[in-house]
Amino acid sequence: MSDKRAEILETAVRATKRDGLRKVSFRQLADQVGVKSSSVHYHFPTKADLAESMVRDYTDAFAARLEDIAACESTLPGKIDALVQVFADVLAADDLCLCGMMAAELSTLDARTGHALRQFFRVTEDWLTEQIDMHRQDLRIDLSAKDLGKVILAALEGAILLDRVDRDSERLQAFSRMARAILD
Amino acid sequence: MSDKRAEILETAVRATKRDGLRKVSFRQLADQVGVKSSSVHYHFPTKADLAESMVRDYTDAFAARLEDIAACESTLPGKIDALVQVFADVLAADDLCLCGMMAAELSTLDARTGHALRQFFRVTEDWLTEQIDMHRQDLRIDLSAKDLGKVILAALEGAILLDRVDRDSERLQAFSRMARAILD
DNA sequence: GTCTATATACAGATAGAC
DNA sequence: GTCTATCTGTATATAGAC
Repeated sequence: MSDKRAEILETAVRATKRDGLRKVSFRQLADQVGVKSSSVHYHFPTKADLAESMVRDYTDAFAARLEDIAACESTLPGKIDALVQVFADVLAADDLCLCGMMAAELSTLDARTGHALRQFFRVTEDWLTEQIDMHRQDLRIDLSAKDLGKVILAALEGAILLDRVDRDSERLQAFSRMARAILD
Repeated sequence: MSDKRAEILETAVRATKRDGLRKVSFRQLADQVGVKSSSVHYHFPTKADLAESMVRDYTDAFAARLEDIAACESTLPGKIDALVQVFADVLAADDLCLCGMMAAELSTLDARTGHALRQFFRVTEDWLTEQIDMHRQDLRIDLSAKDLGKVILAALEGAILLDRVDRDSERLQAFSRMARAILD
């Protein structure tokens, strides 16, 4: 992968996390990386190509971060706290999770990007389910690891979405306290 | 308020719940209600005017529905279930909550619409806090009513966002089971 | 790989007739 | 209140030179 291609991809992800894919244009990307829009089309023929590459790239990077967390943190509350911190960092930059943002834009996405999006959520939920199952005995609530994993990701995506409107992190913090009340 | 104005508003809300405000155009709205785009501009001079009216209208209707639920359901699990059903109905139509959708589009909203958006979330969270406080003794978890209200709304907004991508309601259902496990 | 130039479509918004 | 007509800006995408 050429340097320019990677630079365009990185720029597109950053812009989409803040403004959404619909507001990101080939012209704007071209200006930001210092080329013409036709050169962006050389690397990503259509916007659908760009969108799919963004989601796949983001998913790989996110999965790597999840593995880091699993390796560094030994307790379930520690792992959840670390995940909350990932979302808190995105929120502090006034951004959303790329895939949460694109989920809102679902009706304008092509089938391949939609599939890549589903994969992101599946991978993240599978990681959560695995971590929860590993610490089953610590749960203070009668709920399957799968259900709990789904609710945790939904709550985090919703919390960052709503918190950004308030330019605060009250909901992420409330989630953090709830997690501590349930897990430990 | 004239009939046409109300019809435009209703049409705009329906389209925005599915596609987002950015994809909704004055031309498209005009076609759908059978007038020309300049006539839509007569009722809503700018897109910001339209957006703010949509959020206020939606908030009023939603608040009325919350009051209905409070009046009809006597138990906290019953109230939460009824709220989940509201979101499930929106999801079944392949839509999102209007304000969840517009929260994703925050960076393209004017200040007044942003304020109206904050009001929607505040009103809904306040209702939840009130209902939870009313049934404090039923809680199986050590968490403030305010925190729990915030997490519940975040989880519902996130669940509908992610579930729509999968054309399923797995996360809303998982939330429902979690609520039952916590609330009794 | 990047450029100039362009085709085509659609966006928000407004002037002025009726 | 609604219309016709139009201004201005921007979008995705492509052809063909270098």
